[in-house]
Amino acid sequence: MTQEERNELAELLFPNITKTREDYEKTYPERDLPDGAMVTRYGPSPTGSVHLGNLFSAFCDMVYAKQSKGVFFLRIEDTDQKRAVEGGVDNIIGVLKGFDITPIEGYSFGGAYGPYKQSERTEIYQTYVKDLIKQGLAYPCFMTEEEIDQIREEQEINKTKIGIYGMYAVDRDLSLEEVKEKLTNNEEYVIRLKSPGNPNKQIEVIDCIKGKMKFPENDMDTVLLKKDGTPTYHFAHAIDDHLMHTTHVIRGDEWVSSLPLHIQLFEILGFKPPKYAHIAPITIKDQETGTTRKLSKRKDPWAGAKFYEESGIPIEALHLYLATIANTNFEEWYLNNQDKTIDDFEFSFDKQAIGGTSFDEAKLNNLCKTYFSRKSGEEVYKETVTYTEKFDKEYNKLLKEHKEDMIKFLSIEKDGPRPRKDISKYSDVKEEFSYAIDSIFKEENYSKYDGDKTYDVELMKEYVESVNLDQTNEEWFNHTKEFASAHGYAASPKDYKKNPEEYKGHVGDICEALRVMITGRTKSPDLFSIMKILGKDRINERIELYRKYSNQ
RNA sequence: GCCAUGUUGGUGAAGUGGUUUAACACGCCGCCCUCUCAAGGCGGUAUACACGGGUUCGAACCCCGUACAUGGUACCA
Repeated sequence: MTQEERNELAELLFPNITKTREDYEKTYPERDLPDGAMVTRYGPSPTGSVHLGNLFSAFCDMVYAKQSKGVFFLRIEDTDQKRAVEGGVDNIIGVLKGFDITPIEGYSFGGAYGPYKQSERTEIYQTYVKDLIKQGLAYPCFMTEEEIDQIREEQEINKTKIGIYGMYAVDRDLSLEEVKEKLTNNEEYVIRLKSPGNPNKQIEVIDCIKGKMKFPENDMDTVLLKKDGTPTYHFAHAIDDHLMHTTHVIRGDEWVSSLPLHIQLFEILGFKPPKYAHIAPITIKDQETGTTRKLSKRKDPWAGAKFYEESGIPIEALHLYLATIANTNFEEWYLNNQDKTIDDFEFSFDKQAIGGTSFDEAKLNNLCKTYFSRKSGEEVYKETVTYTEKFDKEYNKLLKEHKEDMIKFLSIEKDGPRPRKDISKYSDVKEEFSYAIDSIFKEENYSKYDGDKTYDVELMKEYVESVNLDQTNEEWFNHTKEFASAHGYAASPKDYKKNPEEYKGHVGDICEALRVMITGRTKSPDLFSIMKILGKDRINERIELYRKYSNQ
């Protein structure tokens, strides 16, 4: 085709496109940002639910933009209508906000580089395609699905690369007359790239995370515009990230294999390519098969973003976890800098894992416990109230009614240098502190304690009578020892171990009996602290409850 | 099939040619502390560099091959 013919073809295909590339280049000028500022973006498709991997990717986007004083924006990639779910976009935005991973620009956040929804940018994409057609770098392709399938079969038999390229790209050199004829026959078409690549040549790409990578040049005539005139991901990526001036494309590494295409696209469009950072997927070892696979929402509860919200895992703890898998040196840094926060850490791409990052539930759990242990009882109370407001209304009511007590219970052994690590999520509070609220402490609590011992109610009644709750912890324990000796128990476990036949037991057994009757469990935070909060009347009520339970 | 990337103890991982007899964290075990548990302190644990060649005075690190895993190979993203 001659230049005139190409111009005619472009007009024929896109008569309604009147703007030019230059118009858009002017509309979206270079951003005015400090040196080294990164512009990152999170580009979800509106499928509704959000995966941990999505969260991780968005977290990285945010962190790198933030620390370089750049921009983190949100772009909705909804070029495939089939994937769209009603309310999906709102859900994504809600989840991002809920997890405190918030873009500062983009769809629903405003900004000068919009629209930030790809379905609203069709005209832009078509303008650039029209230009490509004029340059002879793109062409309409009329192949049907059946024809393409046939080619694939042929390629499979010949064991060659599968796809539309070179000799298989039959519509590549259609004459203007042929195109016109097909058009008048109302044949459907897509716009394909007329790839100038030579697969025998290698290109070298430097990925910020993966380092140097070599690929053959792209020679696939990839679809740029689908039958309905909307762009494919690849084309939209090139146009959008150029016009929005993205400096760093941080995305999942399922994209590395299309890198040659993307680089080529930027080249023929005359754009400066962004830097790429391909992050490893979050994987897990499958219990059944023993193989490593991506986290799956069906099999792994941790995969969905909802899980964290519903089970009450603190956002900050999740951020900590995402930070530890984002940069391999974060964990150690955080351990050595207990007074610092994530914002003080300098993230860098070369500390980012190259291979798949395995999801480590135990580590998350530990992080959560550490998080809670550093919070005061009052803070834990407040956050738990907020959590239960949404997920456990009944308990929420009780928490509010017993505010003072709850805060006291949650504060036990919190002030020292070694705070307790009882809970790892908000939903643990109810069970872990079941003894705190009388109305939900029932006989059943005792059956949860599955020891086979029965404790002496009368002895405990006598003991409680003798206790002075105004004493200090030390005074109390001394008293308990005396009480133990007076009733045939050893004052210390060591004495008991030496001569077990001389005693009924030791002071620990007294405490155990008391602990079980009061809390319904054999383990608890400091017993005397609990007793002080409860007071003698309530302690006696518990003992009576235990009497009923144990038929004494 | 083709293309790409990855493979370090039970788990997550540090490590980019020579103080590596391979960190650290989680887990597990033991001891100490101790009324229980948690926490904390101390110690231990695992015969960990996928395999085979090569380059080098020297390789977990560089090159080649094999195996396995993952991803892509869509008018999905």
